[in-house]
Amino acid sequence: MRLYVGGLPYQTDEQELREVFGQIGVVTFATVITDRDTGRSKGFGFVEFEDDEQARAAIEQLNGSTLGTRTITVNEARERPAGGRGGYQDRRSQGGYRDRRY
DNA sequence: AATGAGCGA
Repeated sequence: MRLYVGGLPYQTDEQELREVFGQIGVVTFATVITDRDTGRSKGFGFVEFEDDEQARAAIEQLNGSTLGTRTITVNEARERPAGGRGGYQDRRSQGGYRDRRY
């Protein structure tokens, strides 16, 4: 289950995400979104847990917590829209996203 | 160098 992690300090990197979320469960994937041109962090990222309940536990425990100076936001990541230039991770059935629109 | 809600090259 992927988690959206927002409100990160601009200095935070995926390594730190792994540390923090790794305290809750097994992190199978973590990334901090950086601006492709400037390389600066956009202040948010994604984390995936090997187990859904760990992810939920992470949401409860880490959402609203503070990382450094900022208060971070943690909740279930949205599904990336299919189609488009391809090159995305496989969108597996995560149930409940069928008609999500935004 | 700086920015501050956001859902990703």
